[in-house]
Amino acid sequence: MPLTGHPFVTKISRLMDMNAGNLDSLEAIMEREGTAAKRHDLIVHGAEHRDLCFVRSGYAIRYRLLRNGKRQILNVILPGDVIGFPVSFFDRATYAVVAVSNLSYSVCPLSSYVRLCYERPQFGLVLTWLAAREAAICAEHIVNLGRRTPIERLAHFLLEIHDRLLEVGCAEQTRFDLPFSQGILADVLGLSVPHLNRVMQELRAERLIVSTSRLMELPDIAGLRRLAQYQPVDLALIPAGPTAQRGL
Amino acid sequence: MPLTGHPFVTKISRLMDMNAGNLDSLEAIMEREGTAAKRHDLIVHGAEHRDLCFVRSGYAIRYRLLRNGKRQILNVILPGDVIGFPVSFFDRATYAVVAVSNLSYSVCPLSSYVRLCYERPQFGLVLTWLAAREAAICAEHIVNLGRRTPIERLAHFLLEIHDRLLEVGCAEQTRFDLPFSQGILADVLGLSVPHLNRVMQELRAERLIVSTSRLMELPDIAGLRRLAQYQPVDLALIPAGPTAQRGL
DNA sequence: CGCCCCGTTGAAATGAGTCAAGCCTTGTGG
DNA sequence: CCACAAGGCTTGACTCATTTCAACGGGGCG
Repeated sequence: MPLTGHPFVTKISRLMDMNAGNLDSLEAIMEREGTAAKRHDLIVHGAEHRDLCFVRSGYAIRYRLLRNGKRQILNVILPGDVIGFPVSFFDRATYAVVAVSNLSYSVCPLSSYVRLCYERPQFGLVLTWLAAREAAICAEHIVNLGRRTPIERLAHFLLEIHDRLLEVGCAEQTRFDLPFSQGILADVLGLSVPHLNRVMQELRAERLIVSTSRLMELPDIAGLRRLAQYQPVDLALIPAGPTAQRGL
Repeated sequence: MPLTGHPFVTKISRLMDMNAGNLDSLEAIMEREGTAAKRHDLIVHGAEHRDLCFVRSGYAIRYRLLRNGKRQILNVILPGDVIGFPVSFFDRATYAVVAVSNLSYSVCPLSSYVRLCYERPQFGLVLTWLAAREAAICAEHIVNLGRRTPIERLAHFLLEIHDRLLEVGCAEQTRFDLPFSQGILADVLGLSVPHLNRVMQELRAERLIVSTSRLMELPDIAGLRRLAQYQPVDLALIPAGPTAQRGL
């Protein structure tokens, strides 16, 4: 299956020249296409995992379960994200991943990707750049959980998802598909379900969000940003290397 | 100044063969050595930054200030860490970095490192691997802030620092230098200073830590791990590439 | 010598979690 | 096609962990 239009390609096209040669090399290492149904476990905590899964469509969550039964969601996985990062870089998975909607993805073994990096170092750099982006998102979550009030947290999270979906062409200007139950949102934001519910009502009352089952609408993005102290992240470009001159 | 014994080299030696050739190439791109006094700002929020600073010795913190005056510390920077990650990959710094002890480091421009990645792709892969490690640490912080109790948070954080220092040979088996004020610890863990103080007293009362000003001793690491549900992270090795065969 | 930072303690206020119940929707199997 | 089950959403009352505010003491540094 061709990678044209794959959200991962959309994403890295901002960072490197995805010409025919590069696209072909990437396509060549893909081992197979896969799908997973809602609620299907993609990675189980403690298992070995050595594949990179490039999500075509659908949503998933990375999470950790604690002894006392509490769950913390580390990150949500959107189209264009790589499920194996950073799990595949460890001996054993340090957390779990489960699909929250039906999901489709392309798979390649980590070792193949690494081989590709030796041949075309740009792919290694792109991965580093994506990792930097990931780190920035992660940092925002830390600020969220540590020092923002619940209502700011929720606002910030919605803006983040919206921006990430826009980046891969999976959202409209003021609305997007949000198939997360309140249980999931609560576990992302470190809140209890009842409290999250009340906080959502506050946002609705302030006319900052309009939500109907799976559809989330943001009629006042500027207001939300002010509330959440949200600042969009702008990845810098990868400095040009010899590859560019060699025309690879 | 030679890089021999540099904690960053110690760290990446687990991941790649730091033979004379690789060591020399790395040394060649270093632009200068630097030092910073305690309390010196290394990166200011919103400024441009395009350098990688490889910390030789000393401690620093990455943090974010909110409108209401609250501060969240995103991560602490220890010997062997790279100050420019991920800040240098963005147009403008999304957070600030300040030294909390006297600090010494080696500097190279990001563009030089990228050039090195084109010549020797292993350096790019190492950066990706380190980013994966960073992401895992970040994920733990999220679990900490979102779902662990204050005493578990503190225990987890101390174990993390201890392990990270051990990795670069900067800690003893059961003790290490911890030059963080309670104000800093509180802002790492998302707590208020008075509460952090009481939580520390709890840990002391349980005989899980012994601390005198800057020295932190962990007499019962197994107990601490049990309390914090701490699991050490094991980075997998980078799959071998053609470079190995070419003997670079 | 005095100042400032840091650690410590106490008391009061409050935000958020827990528990519990009811309702609505969705999906499923008879 | 209907009935039931299960999951998700919403609400209320209660509890308590944590923050806030305030004050004091010690110690290092200028």
